[in-house]
Amino acid sequence: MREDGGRVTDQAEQPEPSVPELLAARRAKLDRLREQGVDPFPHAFGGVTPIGDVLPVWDHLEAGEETGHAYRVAGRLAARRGQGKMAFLDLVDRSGRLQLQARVDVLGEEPMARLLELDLGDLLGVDGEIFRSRRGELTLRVTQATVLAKSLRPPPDKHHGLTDVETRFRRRELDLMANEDARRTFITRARVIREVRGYLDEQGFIEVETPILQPLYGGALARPFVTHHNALDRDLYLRIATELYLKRCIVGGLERVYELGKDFRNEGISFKHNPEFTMVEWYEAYADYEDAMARTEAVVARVADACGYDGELDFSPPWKRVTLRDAIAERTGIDVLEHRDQAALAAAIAASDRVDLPTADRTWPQLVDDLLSHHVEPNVTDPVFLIDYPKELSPFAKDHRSEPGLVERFEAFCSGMEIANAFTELNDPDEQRRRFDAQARLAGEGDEEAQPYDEVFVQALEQGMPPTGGVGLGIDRLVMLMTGKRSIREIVLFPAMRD
RNA sequence: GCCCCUGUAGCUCAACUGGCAGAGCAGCGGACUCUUAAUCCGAAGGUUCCAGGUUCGAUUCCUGGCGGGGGCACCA
Repeated sequence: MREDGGRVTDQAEQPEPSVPELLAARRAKLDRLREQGVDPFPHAFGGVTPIGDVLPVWDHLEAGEETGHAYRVAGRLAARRGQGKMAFLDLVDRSGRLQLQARVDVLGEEPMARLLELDLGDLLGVDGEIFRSRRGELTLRVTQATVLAKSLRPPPDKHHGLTDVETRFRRRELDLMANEDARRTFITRARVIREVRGYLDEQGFIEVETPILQPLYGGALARPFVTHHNALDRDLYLRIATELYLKRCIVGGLERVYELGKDFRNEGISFKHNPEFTMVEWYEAYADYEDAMARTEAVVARVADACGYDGELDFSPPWKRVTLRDAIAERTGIDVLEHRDQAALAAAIAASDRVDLPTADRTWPQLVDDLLSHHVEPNVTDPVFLIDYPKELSPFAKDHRSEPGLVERFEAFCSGMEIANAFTELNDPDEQRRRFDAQARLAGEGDEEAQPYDEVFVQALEQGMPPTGGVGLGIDRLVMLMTGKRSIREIVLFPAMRD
């Protein structure tokens, strides 16, 4: 379905049918239903049993065996076999697929004809009795069929489904309709979110909602989306993180808070990046990053268990803990803390035959991050905590209690991806001011990801924030791990696409 | 932003070295009371993403554009 310039048509444009004969046939049937006095779009259909609830009850039924047991089911017509005095049809709902049997001697001539005239893709409600066919298929013998909604466009191929990735992502409804795996993926996604909430709720965390439209963005190193408030005549930013507001909740005494929702980052799209993505952040008073690690392990293990994860990865606690310094040294032979300035580290990288990275125009912390992302991150399989990061990359993390120049921070990696980022939170307001000053200098030097100075946040810290451990856990990436999907587009219902 | 791959019927895919664009499913007409990718008979269905170029002739080769995928860069 393409128009001028190869652009894909969308709903907003004139719906000029590219397959007039296919659409006309469906519209003709719609008209016929109305002529017969049948409402093709009734308002409701009560008392439906999910197909998934029907199937297991009759596992024991022998081929050819009747039950006399009546059910009412509803779903989309997915297949049809036979056109004569008896036909089999497949009905699909969210929970499964059930074969229907339509017999003229049960239904009568006219209802039979109406049922057989339905198109694949039509929504259908059915009453009937369950039995097992001679060939062994659990089947509902239709006694009454009700059109619930006429489908005016052809569904994807009944056997091959829909594989074209562009259509799958742009027209997710077709993907969900055609591919059971897609339906399962998003059911798993909901399960992941439910378990994360369940864990935090049970542990006494309070779910809060903080602004998505923010006068200042902060809490992460990223470029924001900018929007405009007309009445206030000022620009606002879509949040890149919930961090600073959540810490203000901790200052206020809520003690354990979390927020699960969308963040927005104005950066590239890749198999693991979507411009809007879902993150849960939680903050816990009187805790540090060790406590945060324990919670991260616990919640991910719980999610894996609830999802019935049976892949290669081992999520069971405790996860390995490796300092960032050791992880880089193990992979590259370079001790970043032995080369504590840009020139020394650049020289060490140049001298190494295991590392091939450009060092010009890269700061020391950027080089550390390059070593991490090129030589450590891609090689991680089972989940691991990399701990104790250089201060320069972590403007909200508290200085390490024993290692000068480092902060108490961890990132959790799994399957080549970062899934969580956490600190013992910086709660010294004067030190926070110095970190903002440093960020302001970086911004002055053109760093577009530097943090803007947030005076309101610093004043909140001046009120006194208890020692606090905070975690940000990427929900999309967690869902990728649980479903084994390699692209974030598979686990975001409507991923960002060009248009 | 750069590099590589890619775009054919509603869907899934063919089309040799440049030589009349095909099949299955779906849809349409017909047969069929145990099929399950139902089967059988018949007819139909195309701006080969778009615009140029080369050529007697372009789905095929070239250039540009648009869309998609992968990679790099950036990031979580």
